[in-house]
Amino acid sequence: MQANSSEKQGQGNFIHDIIDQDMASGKYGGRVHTRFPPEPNGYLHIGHAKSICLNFGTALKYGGKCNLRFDDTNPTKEDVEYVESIKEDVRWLGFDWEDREFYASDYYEQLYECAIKLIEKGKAYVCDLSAEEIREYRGTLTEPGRPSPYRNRSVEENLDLFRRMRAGEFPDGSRTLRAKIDMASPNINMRDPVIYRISRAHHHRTGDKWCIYPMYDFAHPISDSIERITHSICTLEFEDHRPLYDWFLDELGAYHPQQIEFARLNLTYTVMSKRKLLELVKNGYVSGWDDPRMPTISGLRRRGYTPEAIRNFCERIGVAKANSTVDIALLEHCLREDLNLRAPRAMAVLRPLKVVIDNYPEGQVEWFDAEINPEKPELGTRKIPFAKVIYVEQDDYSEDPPKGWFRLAPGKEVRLKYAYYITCREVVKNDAGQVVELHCTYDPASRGGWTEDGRKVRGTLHWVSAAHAIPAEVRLYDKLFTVENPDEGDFRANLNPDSLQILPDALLEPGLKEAKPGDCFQFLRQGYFCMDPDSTPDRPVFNRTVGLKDSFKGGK
RNA sequence: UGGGGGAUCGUCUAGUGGUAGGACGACGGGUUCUGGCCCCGUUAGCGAGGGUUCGAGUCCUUCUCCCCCAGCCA
Repeated sequence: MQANSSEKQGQGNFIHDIIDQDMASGKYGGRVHTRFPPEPNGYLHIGHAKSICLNFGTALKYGGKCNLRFDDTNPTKEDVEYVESIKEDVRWLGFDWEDREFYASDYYEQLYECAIKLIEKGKAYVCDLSAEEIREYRGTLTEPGRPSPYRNRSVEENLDLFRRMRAGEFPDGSRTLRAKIDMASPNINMRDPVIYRISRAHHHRTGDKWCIYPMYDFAHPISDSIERITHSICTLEFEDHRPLYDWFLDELGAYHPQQIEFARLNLTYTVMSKRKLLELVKNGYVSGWDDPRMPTISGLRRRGYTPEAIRNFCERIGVAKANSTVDIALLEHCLREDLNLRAPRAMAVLRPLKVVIDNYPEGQVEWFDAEINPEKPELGTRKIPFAKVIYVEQDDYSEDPPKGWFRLAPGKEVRLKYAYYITCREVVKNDAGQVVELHCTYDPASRGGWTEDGRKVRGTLHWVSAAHAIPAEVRLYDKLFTVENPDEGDFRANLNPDSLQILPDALLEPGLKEAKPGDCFQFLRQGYFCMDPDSTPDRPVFNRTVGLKDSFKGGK
């Protein structure tokens, strides 16, 4: 499966406007080449999906290319585990980087040469200041910085020192290579930024070959340039790094892509920072990066989201420069829209209530036809067994029903989907006064679920045959946080204690025996569910992906 | 209080001097063997004040509010 440009195009956005102009002016010879540049230091989340869809989607739209490039310049935080998960997630989302899987670490030698060139031009110097001293010299937002005492070393000395930094002659953190720009710049990023640091960290790809590593601000523009990127799309916080991006490329006289910034995605009831997501995992608030409550791509996948739903969501939210927080209801809408068309229907009773149909012949079993998906009649039907003892949903019976109640209640007649009309005749309670069993009668003339007398039966219930049902565990998920913006204050205090509810005694229609982990279904009148990898042959586990919309406003 | 950005229905987003539109949400109705889907309708917005213009969300101006930046993180 591959995302393609025929997918419903939303309205344009300001980035495409810029590209249109560039195409018209021939700025890059009619070429569009983007890149998705994750740092392999965590799992991808829905916010990254926005960037992935933007970068790959833009390339697709203009018949260009999009590279996958790992921005791996900080070995202390990165790991192959993350590289693998990122590749899996991008692929799953439906995008193909073909043979263009790149790493900033592939360019370490070239980056080093660029640094040498800068030094030779007198535009970079080796600085012996400590981290704390550099901070002091940098000044503040309102006060200019002061030049480092090492700022005017000779080119020869800088060359010598930098080569010896690479050779490992100096301890970690003892020296840095800094760009020589302007310590009085109102833009703090231009106050002689560090471009190389000494760190004897083991790199997941280059091993121990290097003990100096380039900084993002230096590696990124050069990596973009090497890959002949045309439009380097990144998030808003890099806006005031752009002068630096441009400075490096100009000083190096290198091919010069243009950086364009857009607003990252925020979602209501969700935290999106890697740090917070990591904390949820590390502290056991969730079961892992792929916990179905997580906004990670792997979590959404396990929850039962589809790539199509996510892509469509990313298309609909648009791309702009204003900070915004998208209502999670829009994501859920896109999900239901997709699942409604693709999910086979099934009947499952989550909280079973036993029903005995007194006038139905003992031992008789009838197999009824049920639609696989009413949205796609061409898919045909499946068979479901009906018998004297069935289970219905506890919520579908009320002893004292509110106004407008269509479901079961004493003396009320309802339709069992695809089967018969039944009327509630008798209620059995336990010592605690709880309803444990219903006795009903059925109307043989309603076979298949309707009668010729035009009788109006508003309520239609899902059900399973007691003798044929498959026991299962169902996991109901709710929002992970109780407030729209969990980032206000301590996000851990906003965790929803009821975000996971386990239903151990659910019963499924027998056809679900064939289901495999990852398969998704619509459980009639309940929602969309997908089989979890925790399932075993004798105990299937289903995750509720998202509930159905419910417009019943039962009130007394 | 330096610099860089940003403000359009509740939310997201179009609009590039000529009737402020769409989507989600909410509300109401139709349809229905899923209180789903689908269909119809209602709701509701240009941050504020000046100015230019026949005409301003759009141009000018003053102001207000919000976000980002002082990692040897990205």
